[in-house]
Amino acid sequence: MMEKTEANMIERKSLHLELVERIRPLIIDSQLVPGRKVPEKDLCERFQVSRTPMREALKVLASEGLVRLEPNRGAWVTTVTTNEVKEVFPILGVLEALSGELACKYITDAEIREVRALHEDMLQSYRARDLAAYFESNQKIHRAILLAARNDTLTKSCQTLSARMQRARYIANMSEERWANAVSEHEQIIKTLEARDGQSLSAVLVEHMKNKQDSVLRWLSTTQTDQEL
Amino acid sequence: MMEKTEANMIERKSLHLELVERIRPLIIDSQLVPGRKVPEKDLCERFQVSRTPMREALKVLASEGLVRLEPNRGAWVTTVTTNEVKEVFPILGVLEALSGELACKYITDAEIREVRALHEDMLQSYRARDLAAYFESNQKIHRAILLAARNDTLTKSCQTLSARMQRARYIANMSEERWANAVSEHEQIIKTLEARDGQSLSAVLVEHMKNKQDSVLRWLSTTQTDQEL
DNA sequence: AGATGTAATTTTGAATTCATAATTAAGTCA
DNA sequence: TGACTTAATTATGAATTCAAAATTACATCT
Repeated sequence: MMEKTEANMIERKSLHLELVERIRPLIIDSQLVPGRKVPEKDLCERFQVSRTPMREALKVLASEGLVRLEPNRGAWVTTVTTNEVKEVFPILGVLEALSGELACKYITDAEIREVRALHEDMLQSYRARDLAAYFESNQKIHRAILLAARNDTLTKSCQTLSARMQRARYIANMSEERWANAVSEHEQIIKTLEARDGQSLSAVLVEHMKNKQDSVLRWLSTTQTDQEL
Repeated sequence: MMEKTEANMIERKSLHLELVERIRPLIIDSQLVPGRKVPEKDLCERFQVSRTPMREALKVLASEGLVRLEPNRGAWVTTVTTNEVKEVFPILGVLEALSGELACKYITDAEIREVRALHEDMLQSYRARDLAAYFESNQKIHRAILLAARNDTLTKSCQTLSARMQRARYIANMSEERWANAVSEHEQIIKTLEARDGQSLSAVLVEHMKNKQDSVLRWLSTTQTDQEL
């Protein structure tokens, strides 16, 4: 019997979208180096596609802010600048606040338990000082809350903006103090979520984001002198 | 003497971006009809370009949610569905709230006077029952506040989401009562802005957006039975 | 007529080609 | 040596081409 649910629909992707989804993570974890040229030819060879769909993909990535197109000079991987950080984090703050508010309304008890489990995983990683694992659980928690908000547009907006801030190197530079604080903020997040206290969760998420911004800005100031964009 | 300010920089646009910016308004004011196929060939002839840059442009417009690409079946102008309205307006609410907050911080006295002037224009149009002119002033006010927030990313995010909600027909269907209320909300907006009361402005903008959502939903329910995304 | 199958046509997706712009390399002269 | 030209090379942008898919038109059969 043929069901008509979305889950059963045959999903066919266009080549350019496939490329967008393959190249985006390369940018997010800095395999494509910020500030450097996007090696169009190499990528075409790597993925065995012609330049047409690759260039279409780059145009989409440009509209997401992950690459910058310079007319007649090609595509460049964008860098994270202090200015951009100051612009994007406050936006992410209010968007996550909204997601928290909505999540408290719509999240199921089962989902809350899942988030709690992710939280415990995260604590585990924190105690083991396993930054990569910590970061992954962290991401999953934020994503779970976002999904619980039942708003695909919100999910997409957050993820697009997050991607720009999420160049991998950052996490490797979180101070021990900031890390401890982040964990305690997450305690608040899980508590207010379990209490379904949307107001408080919003407030915690905004504060959490503000601290994250400061942490990133601190790191940026110690490493590089903004080069471009 | 050659200055290096951004204002003086020669702006060269790629063809696909030019097309994005030309086609976007066609979608926003429904010259390209929601739910119908994007006439790729016609548009190519109209703008005298080949299919390559046109198709690049459509990919970008798809990532903005203005068209939907169906593999092997081409591009379709998206329709505004109740589900989408319920998703997007709350996001716009918090984003505009943020813009109000920031605007109160950064707006200059001269800019406030400009917004006041736009507000007076808008009242003028309201009294004359000139919906088109009213709508234009209205847009300009929201845009002025957004610009005063000094956050390009925020501006872009708002405009992208607004575009999806702004199919022209809507405005033609605002009730007299809703219109009156919208005007009085705008009185509050200009007052709180002049007082630089970020908190209050935020609140008013959220409320304003909520009412706008209801108005659009009411209109949607009277006209069409949702066909498709 | 209505359903089903097949051929012709059109549209789409993506590779290829080609003109132009940018970059690099080589040459010239102070 | 180093600044400035000019030529060769490469990369980019966009038109064109071509294969595959979808749509339409037509024919056949019940």
